[in-house]
Amino acid sequence: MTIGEVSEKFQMTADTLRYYERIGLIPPVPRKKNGIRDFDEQSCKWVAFVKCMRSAGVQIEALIEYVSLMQKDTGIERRKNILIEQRARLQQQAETLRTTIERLDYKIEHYEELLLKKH
Amino acid sequence: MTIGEVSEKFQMTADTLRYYERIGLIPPVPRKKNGIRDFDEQSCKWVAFVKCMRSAGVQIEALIEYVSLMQKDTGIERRKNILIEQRARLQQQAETLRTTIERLDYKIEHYEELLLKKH
DNA sequence: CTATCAGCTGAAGTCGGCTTTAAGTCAAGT
DNA sequence: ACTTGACTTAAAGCCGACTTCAGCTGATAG
Repeated sequence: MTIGEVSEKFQMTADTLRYYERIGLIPPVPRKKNGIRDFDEQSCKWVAFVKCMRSAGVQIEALIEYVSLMQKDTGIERRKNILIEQRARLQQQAETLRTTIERLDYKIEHYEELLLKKH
Repeated sequence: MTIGEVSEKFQMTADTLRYYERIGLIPPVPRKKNGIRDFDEQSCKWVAFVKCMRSAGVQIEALIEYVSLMQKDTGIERRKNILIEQRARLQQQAETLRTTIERLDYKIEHYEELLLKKH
């Protein structure tokens, strides 16, 4: 797949994909002889993974470390720990969201009553 | 309460509190004769509210608008809509978090198996 | 009396995460 | 031949949300 197709598929610009590869957020993408990126299954999976993680707010730094360990095919323990660490962060964030949404619910309800009475 | 006490209480710097007031993220804080901020119940509630919203990622812009409507004691309908809008954004984010955490769970499990076999 | 905390404005600095620009080259498809 | 879309690096630009600084004054506590 060309970078254009991948960018279409995942709804992100080609620039972003190149940027991700450049900073090591995804491993180097295989190329055709002419140097043009030829995303295979593997690369697409990485893109999907990174997109998912980033959308949830996982830090780029952590992902870069993870990806680099994957390439060196080393640090399984460390890799697992990175994932656990990030999961904990996301769980914390989910909890924060939960309480905030509750708070909003409460306030919205209040406005609903207010608007009913007004009439 | 002085700004120092409030900053202590909510674990945010005095600078940030002043910044919040300056940009209208919290309504003007009452002052003593000498001009020193004297946070009352009301002001503290605002701080708590904004802190909560911000920690969940509600945009400053939306909060500023909300706060300004509160002060003018107007736009109840609009106020409610702001809250509903932001709630929807947070719910979307919560959903994103949920799927990402699931994905991490899956990967972590995989590492666990791997580490077991290794031994 | 001095240290500490408070106040002010306004601007500059920082950081993360892109996004764009410059200034090209290269190759496949019509 | 021409268009399209790919490629390169390095640097600059942008945005949001703080954070800090500069350069003061003024009040309170020990």
